[in-house]
Amino acid sequence: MLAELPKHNPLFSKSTLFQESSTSIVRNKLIVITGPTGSGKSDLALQMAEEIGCDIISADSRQMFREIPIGTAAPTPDDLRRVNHHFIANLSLTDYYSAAQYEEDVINLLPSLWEKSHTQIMCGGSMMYIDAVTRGIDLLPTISDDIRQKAWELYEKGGIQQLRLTLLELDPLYYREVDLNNYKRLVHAIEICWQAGVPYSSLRTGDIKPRNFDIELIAIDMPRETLFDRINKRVVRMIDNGLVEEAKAVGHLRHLNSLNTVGYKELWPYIDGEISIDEAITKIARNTRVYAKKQLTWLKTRDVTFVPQRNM
RNA sequence: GGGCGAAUACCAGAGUGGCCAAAUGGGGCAGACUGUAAAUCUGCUGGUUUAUACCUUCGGUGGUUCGAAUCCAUCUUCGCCCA
Repeated sequence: MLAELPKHNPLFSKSTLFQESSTSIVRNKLIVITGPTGSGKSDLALQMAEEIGCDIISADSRQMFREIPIGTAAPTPDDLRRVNHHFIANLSLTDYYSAAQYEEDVINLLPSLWEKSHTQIMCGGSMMYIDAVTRGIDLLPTISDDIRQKAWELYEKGGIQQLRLTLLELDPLYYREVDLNNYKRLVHAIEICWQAGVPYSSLRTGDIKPRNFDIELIAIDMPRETLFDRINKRVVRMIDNGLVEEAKAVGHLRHLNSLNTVGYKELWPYIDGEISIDEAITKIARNTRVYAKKQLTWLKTRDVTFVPQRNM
């Protein structure tokens, strides 16, 4: 279903796809533009969205936070004027959000977008968010604040060993599968067991949810060398654009997970006078490259079509 | 010219006779991933397609020793100190 890209994809021509598909019973389609950070997803999405006449559904877990547009390379006000975006600057750093919430929000949003165009574009590099929409996430209970806190305290007081013991008791099945060194997974599993009153493993299906629309994943093909070069340059540009000031403005929230983000976490030591700006820049660039690599790894097991980079 | 100190794998840096292919950290590479995911976690990182195995490594050379990254001599380079 991904093979015949060249002819009908607006990526390659101002095609007639839109007219064709709006005539009658054609299925709706979600084109997901993904790939590593810095590969030019956003530009491609803007062009395609303008050609198609659709919105852009952002799938970026950090561009959602309105306080940090520079470091997350969020769409500019100009971009936002060109095409209507969703899930950009819609949250505050202090808000709670999740991939499951994203799944729900997107699925609820889509019907109104289909009315405007039978092809919609999703664009972003948060792979888990993309999976949430394209494959679905198991229905799990929402964790209450006090259970969340209780689980966290379990870890803080008893360490990972305590988490292991607790999980072994609550869900021996999942205990055998999880990465016992990954405290986040352990905490989460325990939370769910407590909240649901049943073992987490009994709720895990791993099923891929059927969607009533077609999905096509595309990513921009780019030699890693080129990608890394773009990333390195982008970091410098971000600094020039005021990333340090942006970070300083939210520095008091640095303990939040939303700020456990490449581009900010490396800046705290600089802001605190512990390292030079050059060191910070080097680290940001490096961690961005590592992030890009992780995205590429994730994509290896997904059905993605790599398309050549478009000339801008 | 004289005195002292240092030279270890991609980098930094432990190791001062056998348990050393050599700690640890960084970097690099690879991977996992279903509710904060730009998060969190894992493996590999001298060579031999596998290895509880073999080979080649700890500035160079030559020694001592059953055995040396570790001891001795000497050379080279770097650093500091006295001239």
